[in-house]
Amino acid sequence: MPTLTPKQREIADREARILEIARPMVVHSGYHGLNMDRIAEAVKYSKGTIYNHFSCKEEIIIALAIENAAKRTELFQKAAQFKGSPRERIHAIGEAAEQYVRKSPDFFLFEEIIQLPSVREKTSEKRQAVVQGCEMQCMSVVAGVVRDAIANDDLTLPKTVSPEQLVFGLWSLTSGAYSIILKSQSLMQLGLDDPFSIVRQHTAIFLDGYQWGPVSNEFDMDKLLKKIRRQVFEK
Amino acid sequence: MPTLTPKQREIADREARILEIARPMVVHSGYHGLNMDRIAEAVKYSKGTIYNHFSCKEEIIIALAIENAAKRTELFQKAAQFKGSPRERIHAIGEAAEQYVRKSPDFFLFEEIIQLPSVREKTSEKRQAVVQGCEMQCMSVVAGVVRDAIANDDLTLPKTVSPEQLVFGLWSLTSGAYSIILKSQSLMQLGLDDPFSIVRQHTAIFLDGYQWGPVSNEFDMDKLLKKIRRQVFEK
DNA sequence: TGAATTTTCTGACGCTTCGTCAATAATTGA
DNA sequence: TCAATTATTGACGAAGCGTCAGAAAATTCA
Repeated sequence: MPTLTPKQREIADREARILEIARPMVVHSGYHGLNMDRIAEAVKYSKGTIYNHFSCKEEIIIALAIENAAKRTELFQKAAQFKGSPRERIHAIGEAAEQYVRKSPDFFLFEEIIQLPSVREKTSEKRQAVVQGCEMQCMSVVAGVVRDAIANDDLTLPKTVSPEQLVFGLWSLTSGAYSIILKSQSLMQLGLDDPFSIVRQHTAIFLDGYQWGPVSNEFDMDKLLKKIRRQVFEK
Repeated sequence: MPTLTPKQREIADREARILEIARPMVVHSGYHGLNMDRIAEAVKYSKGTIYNHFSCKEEIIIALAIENAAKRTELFQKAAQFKGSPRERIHAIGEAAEQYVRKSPDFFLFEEIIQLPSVREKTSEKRQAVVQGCEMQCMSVVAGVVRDAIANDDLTLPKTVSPEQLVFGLWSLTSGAYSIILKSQSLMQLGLDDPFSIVRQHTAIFLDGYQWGPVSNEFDMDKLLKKIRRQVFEK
């Protein structure tokens, strides 16, 4: 029964507000920027009430990480449904990853924090499992497209490489690039003015390295990109 | 004049000891695991003395990050001197990066922390410049090898791609992979038993994508790796 | 409706930690 | 040797975390 009493509504709303208030604190100063007293003040409830929602700071942080991860997973799944060849679908997922990181550049920060031993020790296993579940779903969505490509004869993997391993490569390349872009803009300026377009290019080069057809120079990347944006990211 | 009075010696030694004691604290619990009182207790000097060395926690963390970055830069430079073709030298640098991250898996954690706005605000510009200098040196070492390859005709870059941009790709691919390996071992276990060898393979595939000769199947990677390890990383 | 029970809320409190600074001790140099 | 400089100390104020006994509000039930 999804009908809530007014009180239950209030509680649910408040939880959302707590997270909303907490997010920028973490973005600015990491774990130690999250201030329970200031949250209490901002939501206009006492600290004890905040602790009724989240048993410690760490739980707030992992809840925020889950918000991020869930949104990202959703985008990936949507992108994988792009109507086109497997290679095109990979590029659609790449576009999802890019859109996502542009919108939520704090993604990696939260991931980093929740992996700290001291944080893991204090977060519930339930929430940890949710985070891992999102990661696994992303992985398997992409691996599914790889398998489609193999079935299609667009791609033949070397005997030593599994679909998951190829995904690991794509994942490294893109998430590594985004981390660098977000962390050292200064460095980026030296010669890399549109870093995201370089990431797209490198994704294509990587797939070319695997000889995943149709190879880069056999299709028009710009046109594909526009189509992806129209089909997947507008409504 | 590098001769130091006994007192100056003592002070320099103490600074090293402070960092040694601080490092595992950060590794375990990030910024907030660093405890000035515990450091004071461990080095057997008062807290005030610790603050004569470092004006705040943040300065200790960035000093640790600098220790890391300097060691890494040194390894890169050494590896770039490998006697062989440019492509082989890239693989030598890749090996340096791998060795380094295996030995100091905390590298990325420190990088992440020192990039937080709240931390940057409190660290000296001097130390920030040192960190950036190390990064730039690593970048330019690798870019130098790329230029050698171009001069050699082993590599022809597409018109839209600069040497730095290619380096950015290699850097993304490897550092992204290492981050993933370190952060989600659990996930890695599903199908990826020797992740570092996959990273090496992906580096090769990426270079193949750029048609950087000699291409993967024209040389024996295992043999090269052994040679690199013998020549660069043993003494 | 109103009393009894359960749930929710509160904020002062104990505890930990940061960074300071006046007082003290050690070192240096003439 | 002793004055000047430099280094060290630790108690202290301020800030933040998480707790819990008691107050308030919501819910149940007669």
